[in-house]
Amino acid sequence: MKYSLSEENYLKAIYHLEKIAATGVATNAIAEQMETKPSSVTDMVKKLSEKKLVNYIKYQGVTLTEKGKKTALTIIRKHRLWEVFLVDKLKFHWDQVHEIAEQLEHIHSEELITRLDKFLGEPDFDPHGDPIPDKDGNIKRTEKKLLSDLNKNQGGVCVGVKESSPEFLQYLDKKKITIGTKIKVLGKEFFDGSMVILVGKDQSFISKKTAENLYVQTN
Amino acid sequence: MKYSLSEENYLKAIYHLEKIAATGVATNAIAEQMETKPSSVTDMVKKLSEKKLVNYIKYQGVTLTEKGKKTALTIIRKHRLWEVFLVDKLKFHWDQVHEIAEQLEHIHSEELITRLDKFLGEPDFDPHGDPIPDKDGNIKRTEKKLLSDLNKNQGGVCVGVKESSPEFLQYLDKKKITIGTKIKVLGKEFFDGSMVILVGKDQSFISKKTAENLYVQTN
DNA sequence: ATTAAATTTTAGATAAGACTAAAATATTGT
DNA sequence: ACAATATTTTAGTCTTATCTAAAATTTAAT
Ligand SMILES: [Mn+2]
Ligand SMILES: [Mn+2]
Ligand SMILES: [Mn+2]
Ligand SMILES: [Mn+2]
Repeated sequence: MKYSLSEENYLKAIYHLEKIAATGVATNAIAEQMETKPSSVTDMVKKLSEKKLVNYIKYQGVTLTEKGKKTALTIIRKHRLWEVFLVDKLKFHWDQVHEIAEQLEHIHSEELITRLDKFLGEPDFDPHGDPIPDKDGNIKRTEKKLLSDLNKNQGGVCVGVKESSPEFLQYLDKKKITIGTKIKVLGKEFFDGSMVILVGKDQSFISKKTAENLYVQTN
Repeated sequence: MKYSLSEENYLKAIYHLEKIAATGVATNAIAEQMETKPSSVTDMVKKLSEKKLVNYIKYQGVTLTEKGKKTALTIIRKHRLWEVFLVDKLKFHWDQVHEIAEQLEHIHSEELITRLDKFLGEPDFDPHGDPIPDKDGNIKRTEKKLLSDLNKNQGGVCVGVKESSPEFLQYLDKKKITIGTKIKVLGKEFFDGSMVILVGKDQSFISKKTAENLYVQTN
C-alpha cells in the first residue's frame, strides 16, 4: 500500500507516457523522462511488476495495471492539490510550484489529503488547468482544444497549458495570458502557423509553438 | 546545504538529547531515540562529523557544532510550523499532527517556509506549546514551570506539554485541559505527588506523572 | 588493582537504487 | 535475407543506510 519515493515517481512517469504511447511504454522513454539510465529502468520495472503495479514482458515495454494506475492517480491528485495550495493560499506564482509539489506529493497520509482537499474547496483543476482526480482516481474530462487548432475568427477561454515549464509560464505572463484569459484568433499565418490573437483588448503575436501549448475552451 | 532525510533526523535527535545530557550525547542514547542500533549510529555520526555538523571523539559521544545546531533548528522550525498549519488550517486535532509533520519537516524549500510562516501569522508556538525558532534559529524563551512544581493554592495557565504522545494528549482532552486552560492547585498529596486541581470551574484529580508533563505559566 | 559489565566501535553482510560495460534481442535499410 | 543499428537486458560495481557478531574501550564492582 505504501510505496517508496522512487517507485511512486516511476508510476507517475509511466502513467504520463502511457497516455501518449499507443503500445507498451518503452524502457528508453521511461529512462528519458526520469533522467536515468535504461538499465536502471529495467531493474525498477521488474520490481513494480512483482508488486503487480505494471504488466511487463521482456523487450515489450510496460503498461500499468489497474492497481498501478490507481496508485499513479493518487500521487497526481496529491501533486495537483498541493499546487493549488501553494498558489491559492501561499500566493506562489504558477511557475514556482511544480518543484515543491514534486516533494509534497510523496507525503503519506490519506487524512491529510482529504482535509487539504476540503480546505481548498475541493478544486477540480490545478493552477495549470490540469484536472485533479478525485479520491477514487476519477478525472473530470473537459472539452478543450489546442489554440493551434483554432481558425481565424474563432475564440475561447484559456483553460490550460500543455507545457508547464517556468520558462513558458513566464513567457505567458509577459503576454498577459493566464488561465481564464479570453483569446480570439485574428489571423493565422499558413507559412509558419504563427498567429495574431486578441488577448483581452490587446492584440498579440504568438508562434506556432506557443499556440500548440495552450489549451482553450471554444464558445 | 541540503541533507538527507536520515541525516536530518539524526541532527534533530542529537539536538533534543543535547538539551538534557550534561556531557556529550552518547551513542546508545541516540540509538534508542532513533530506534536503531548503536553501530548504525557510529557510522552516521562519522559522516556528520566529516560534514562538520557534529564534534565527535571516539567513545566520548557527540555534540552539535554551530552549523549542526542551526540545521537542527531549521528542521524543528519546519516541523512546528507544519503542525500549526495542520491544526489551525486543516483542523487536525493536536494528537494527530506529529507523525505527518515528521514527513513535512523534510521538504526542502526556504521560500515555502517563509510563505507558510506568513500565512500562519508568524506564530511563536506550535499546538503543543513548543516555541517555533525564527529563520535564524532564535528561540523565544519563556518562563514556564512544571505543574508538579507548584504548591497548594498556586495557579497558572497551561502553556505546554512535556510529553506529547497521542495517548497523553487524548487523556488531557478527557480532563478538559489544553493550551490556554487555567489551572489552580487545590491540594497536593505528599505521599504520591498527586493533585487536586481546579480546571476552569471544575475540580479534577491528576497523578504526579501527569503533573510532571504539564507546563504552566504562573501568575 | 583486577575483574566483570556495559558501552562503543569495527568488520562484514544485506537491501534499495543507481551506474557502466557487455550481451541479447528487436528493428531497419538495402 | 542479412547486415547494421537501435533498444533492452544482464552482470557486475557503487553508495547510502541499515543490521549482526565480534573486538575494543570505558565504567563499575569487588
Ligand atoms: Mn506540477
Ligand atoms: Mn500542475
Ligand atoms: Mn511534533
Ligand atoms: Mn509539537
